Amino acid sequence: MPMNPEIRTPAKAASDGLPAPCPMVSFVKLVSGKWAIPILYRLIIIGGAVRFSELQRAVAPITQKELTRQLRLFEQRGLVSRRIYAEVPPRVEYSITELGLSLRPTLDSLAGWMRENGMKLAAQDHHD
Amino acid sequence: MPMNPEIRTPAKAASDGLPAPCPMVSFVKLVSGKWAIPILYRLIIIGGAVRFSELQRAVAPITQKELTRQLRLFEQRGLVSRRIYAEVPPRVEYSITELGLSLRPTLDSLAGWMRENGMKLAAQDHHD
DNA sequence: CAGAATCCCAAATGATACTG
DNA sequence: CAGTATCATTTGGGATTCTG
Repeated sequence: MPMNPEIRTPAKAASDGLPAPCPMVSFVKLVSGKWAIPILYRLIIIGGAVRFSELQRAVAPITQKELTRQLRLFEQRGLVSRRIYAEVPPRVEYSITELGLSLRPTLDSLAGWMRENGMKLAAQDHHD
Repeated sequence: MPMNPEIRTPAKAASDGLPAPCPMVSFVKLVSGKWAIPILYRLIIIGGAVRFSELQRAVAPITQKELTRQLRLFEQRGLVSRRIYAEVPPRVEYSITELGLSLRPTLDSLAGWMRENGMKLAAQDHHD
């Protein structure tokens, strides 16, 4: 039998030194944030390289700051790669990495649950 | 081939009236929040009814306010049920619903990706 | 063009005290 | 026990301006 996916709360994990957070929590942290999924998924769909401004239009109306910040985070985590061309005007292209691409089935599975069960969820959101 | 899971940015979705957000975004919103997964998953593991204070100890160090708020949200969405006993001292028990339970495979899948690929992720978090 | 730097506001969360 | 109420702090994110 599959071992129990031990849950680890952000709690200090008192006795041992390491935080060793719950994988699910880590995952959610990875893809939370208002624009994380839209950016990531757009890059996954595109597959190849996209320029910064193209991407910004694609996931509009994101601000430049947020797009930059989120791309940097993904880059740090190895989900997205960044290619700078020494040209003028400057040109920077982003693309999904293999690691990033490996997220697709999982993301599709999330979406799958939502499509199957989303309508059963009451009080979705009352954003205004 | 499977049809493309159309992405819907929070953008106005100009032409049609409805927001019809991307399912993945909806999903993430559902389980984001610092304590959402710890609470939900603990309830899933327990399976049966738990008292408020037990649950609080289980997902410590959550504050009372946060636990209450998150439980209310889950209850509104039909993922968790709340049972009040007219006793003194008061007793309230929470348990996962069938709908909530149906999340388990998906959550396990998230955790699965994380376990398989988590170590490949650089710069996890530098929370301090 | 692709950003960095600032300023600002709203939402999320924590701490603490109080109550039926 | 199981909350509610209030206050304070932190974080997320948008708007705007500046620059190589």
